[in-house]
Amino acid sequence: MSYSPSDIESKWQTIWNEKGAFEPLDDKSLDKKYILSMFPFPSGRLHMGHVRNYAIGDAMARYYRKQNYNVLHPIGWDAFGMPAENAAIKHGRHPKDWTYSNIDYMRKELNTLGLSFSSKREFATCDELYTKWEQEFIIKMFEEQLLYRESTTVNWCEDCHTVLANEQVEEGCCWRCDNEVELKEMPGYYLDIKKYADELLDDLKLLEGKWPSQVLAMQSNWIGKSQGLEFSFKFSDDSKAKLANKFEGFEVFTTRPDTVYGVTYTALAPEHPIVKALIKNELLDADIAEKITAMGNLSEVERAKADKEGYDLGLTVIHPLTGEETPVWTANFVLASYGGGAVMSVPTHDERDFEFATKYDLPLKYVIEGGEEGSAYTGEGALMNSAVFTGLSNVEAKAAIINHFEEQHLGKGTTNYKLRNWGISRQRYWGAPIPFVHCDACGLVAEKVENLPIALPEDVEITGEGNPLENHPTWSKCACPKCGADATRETDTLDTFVQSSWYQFRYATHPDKWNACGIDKEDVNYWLGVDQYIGGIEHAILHLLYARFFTKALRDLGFIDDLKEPFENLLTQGMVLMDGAKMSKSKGNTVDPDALIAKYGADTARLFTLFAAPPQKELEWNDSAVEGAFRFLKKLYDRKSKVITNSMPTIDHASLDKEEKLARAKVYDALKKSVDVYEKTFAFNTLIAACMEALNALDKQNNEQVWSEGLYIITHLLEPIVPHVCAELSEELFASENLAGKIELLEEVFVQDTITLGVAVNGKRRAEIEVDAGAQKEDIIAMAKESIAKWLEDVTVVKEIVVPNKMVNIVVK
RNA sequence: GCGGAUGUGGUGAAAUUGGUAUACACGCCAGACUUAGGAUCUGGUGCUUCACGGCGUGGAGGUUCGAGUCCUCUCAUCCGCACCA
Repeated sequence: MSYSPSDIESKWQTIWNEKGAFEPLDDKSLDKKYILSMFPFPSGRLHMGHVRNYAIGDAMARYYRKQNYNVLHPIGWDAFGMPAENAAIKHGRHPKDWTYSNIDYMRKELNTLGLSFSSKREFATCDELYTKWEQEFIIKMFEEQLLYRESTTVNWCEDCHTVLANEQVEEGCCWRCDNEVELKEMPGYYLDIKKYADELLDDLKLLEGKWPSQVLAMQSNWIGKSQGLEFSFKFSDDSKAKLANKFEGFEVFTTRPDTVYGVTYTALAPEHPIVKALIKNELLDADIAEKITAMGNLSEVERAKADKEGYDLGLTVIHPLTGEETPVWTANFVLASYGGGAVMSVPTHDERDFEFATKYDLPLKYVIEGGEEGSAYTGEGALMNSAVFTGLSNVEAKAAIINHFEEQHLGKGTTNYKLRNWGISRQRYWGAPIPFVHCDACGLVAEKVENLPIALPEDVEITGEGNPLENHPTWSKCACPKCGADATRETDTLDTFVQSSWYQFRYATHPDKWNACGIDKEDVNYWLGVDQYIGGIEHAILHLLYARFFTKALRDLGFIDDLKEPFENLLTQGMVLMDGAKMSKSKGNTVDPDALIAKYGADTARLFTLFAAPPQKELEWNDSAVEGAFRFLKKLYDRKSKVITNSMPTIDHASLDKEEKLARAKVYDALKKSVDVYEKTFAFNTLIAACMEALNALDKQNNEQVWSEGLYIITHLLEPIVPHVCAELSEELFASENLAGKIELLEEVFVQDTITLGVAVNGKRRAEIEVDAGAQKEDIIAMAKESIAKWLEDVTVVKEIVVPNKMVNIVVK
């Protein structure tokens, strides 16, 4: 019978499902592997990116299962989020209904791929049982002051009608819909991720060599730690009076305390309270006040693009060291959200300050040697014009000046981070409700844990206008958990990244315990860290930083025991491209996995995605190459007619002819390679190539035993990649015996009678010789010389190098 | 600007880590079987030259008997961050 993937695949999928073949065992004494591919958003259909992601993870899971590891390989659904609501607006379907029916469809799609997921551990993050425990964590975080509510300027996406975290703003636009983000002042809930900034940064070291260096670098830059000096400028008496004695001065942060003697002005962000006070009390010209307000209202992108702009505020401050009076400006490039929104300006040693000072004709004072007049010098050098510090190298001066500030109680050495706290409020319906209550008497009160989950109301109308939770007639009305008075429920819901920050612990928790607890410590102790995490590079910052933070926070809250990092090893898979561009519906360059499977079968889809490129690289789609993958499987299946024994034969290697020996060597080459590929490099493309070579070599001989052994090993090696066809062949030919445990490597097959050596003259390959395996060096050299006689005329041989089993190099003059 | 990568045939990509560059596959060319084939099989295929040969891993140097691999410089492309004081 010829290769019929649809028959084979449905047969095996049924067998696996009936057996529950992929459930992890409860025995914690077993060696374990936790293989996790990032869970999908249930958008409705799988795309090729999913196929690739899950083919990679499945190959690893099946490999380790075969090595007798206890393998946890779960799948679930990242099920909250905006698309469900958009679908509701567009098609009038309830988000819950839409989400769960998408999940049902996609679960079937995953099943047709033959992925070895544990089905008992599957959940959707919109399950109320998941929400329940998440709300408990949120309340605990509030109690431990890790979560707070605050009104600040936030990123607002008008299209999505919601607030975005800083990480979710890409080039000033919404990460999801690409709409330009506006700034808006509103209250919201924040997680104090900055409390963990140092730990998040330091622990990146633990991941070196295990995570892609690019991801580590991105996280490190995002945290953006910098050390410097914080000190305050006091207003002159005149200025203080002008501000009605409401302000003494303001704090600045600098990483260049060594240039403090070069300060010729200071600059405040347009949103700085002092600037606001000046405007409010009409202490600035009306037109200037208007321009400053306009500067402050620009979005971050617009501001980044704008030329430097600023205005003299008519105030002066006293330099803490020199006593000089310097002017205070406001400038559009000073960020309100960093370092207190105020800077000391040293135009001679900072490019930005220089540009600004040049534009507004502000004075320059050089304090570090080495620069040229008329430009900013940011390099190293000795200090000048810096009182007692003159002459010190600027590197030494940094410490000395910080020291001086501290001794005089004028300021202190301090650390700043670019990282900002994580805003988790979303003004949406389809999310986990934030479990707090607003009470007139008690203020903000956490819901009682026994009342959890605070579930979403189902009788809502999704129109896209406003927040359905707010519009609901009764849902937000409740009793204050503390005093019992009438109170109002919070209508914001949690950012969906909260759900994906702890799902790795939920999978690890035995499903029998899911009602009793959110996370089971012992289960987590056994299964975590995730031995291999696989997902897209697009989550390099957002998800991976949040999940790392959550791990540390849950540990400190006592929900898990000491665990530093959730994801021990990370593989970031490349994108799937078509004609050099990312596959997307809008470009119309997608390949539908269902159609692909219908035409060629899941094994071909899996084989192609793993063969065409190493997993870390981008994968260029190629229909002909898919055809090629199919041809290989067909050929493999067809060769079952060559097998006569029904188990691993014992072969007398010495009695074989050359082609038979070569075939065996190729088969065992592939076996040898497989360990490295499955455990270290994940270069499945090279393992598949090695199996193709082995099959090609088998085709060149006709020894039945060699054929049996060859297919025994090849189907063993390829089973994690193309499980259905290998299961079928293994069952038919070897009673599936070759799919359990390891196959021993036989070194004898690598021993050859004769060896082909390249012969080079001065490193340049000129000929090839075949020598006996045990040939003496002198004989080899003699043969080599003979083979290249024509290059040896009229020259002197100065050196003869024999590289065992490889080549001979004759050096001549 | 800062940070991280990547440059190898017509294409996707290999190279046991300093030892015969281009494995494997796609494509292409030729042939076989065919009434026919976008099916299957066999052979060929880095560039250049009639040939001997010459040249070849982005480019230029260097180390070495020997470099895709190590070192220095340089160019190009991709990704991330981006006025963070």
